[in-house]
Amino acid sequence: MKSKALKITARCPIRTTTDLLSGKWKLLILFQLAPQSLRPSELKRVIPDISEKMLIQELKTLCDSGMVIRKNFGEVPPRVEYELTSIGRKIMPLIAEMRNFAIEYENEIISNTKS
Amino acid sequence: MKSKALKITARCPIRTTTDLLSGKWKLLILFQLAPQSLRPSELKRVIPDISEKMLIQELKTLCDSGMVIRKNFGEVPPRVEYELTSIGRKIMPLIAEMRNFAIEYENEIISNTKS
DNA sequence: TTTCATACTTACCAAAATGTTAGTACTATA
DNA sequence: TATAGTACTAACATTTTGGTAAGTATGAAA
Repeated sequence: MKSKALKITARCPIRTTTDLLSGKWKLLILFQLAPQSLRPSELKRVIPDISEKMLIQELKTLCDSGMVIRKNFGEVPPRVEYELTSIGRKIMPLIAEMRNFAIEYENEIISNTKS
Repeated sequence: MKSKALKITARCPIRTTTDLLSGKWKLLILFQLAPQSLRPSELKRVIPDISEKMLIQELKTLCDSGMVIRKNFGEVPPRVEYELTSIGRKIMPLIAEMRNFAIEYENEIISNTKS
């Protein structure tokens, strides 16, 4: 039991990814942006329980980490759109796995409840 | 833009999974338990920066959610072991995806830094 | 007999995450 | 002229999370 190589200390991929996606909202936002770019007001509509502050705050950190781009149309009243970048699009397999796991988990729970 | 079916409100797979795995430590613990069952003291050794309280607390919630089993050997001084359940083992593809994403993300960052 | 190790529990505290409310500037619409 | 919509920002409050430090019971080793 001296698995030195497996020791988790500083930079490990699990932490890199959780740092990028942590919090209540980032994955939901990314998921909504996958099929098409959306304006903040449209995102608010499809994620009704997010507060405006959190929406904009999380969009900003997603921009900062390179997952999303903000497109400003320079119009008035203001019009902007948020769009996934190429790396942003690369969390989709991860989301697919999360969905997959959720389904397996719920099946397991149901079959345990029955017995 | 009336994607009613995609609206995220109550129970959605992304939330199911993040709820189960949320927090700083759960994924790291599950990852360490994948190759073999471990005693708390061994887990502490491979995840040095976790506090004892968090380790035990998270092990308990992982047990409660059915991801992990606690085996008590009934010895004194106390000896217990934590082991993944069958659903617990099913987060491994998810962790693999996280690792995969982390690598792609870091590559992207490097290539953007160079240009 | 003091110390160590085990697997915990408890009380308390600090920091981080999230939420609430109000306000900005501008225009279009009622 | 009042109201609503847009994309924000800022101040503040609350909730959640994580960390520290101490204590418990037991027996074995020094």
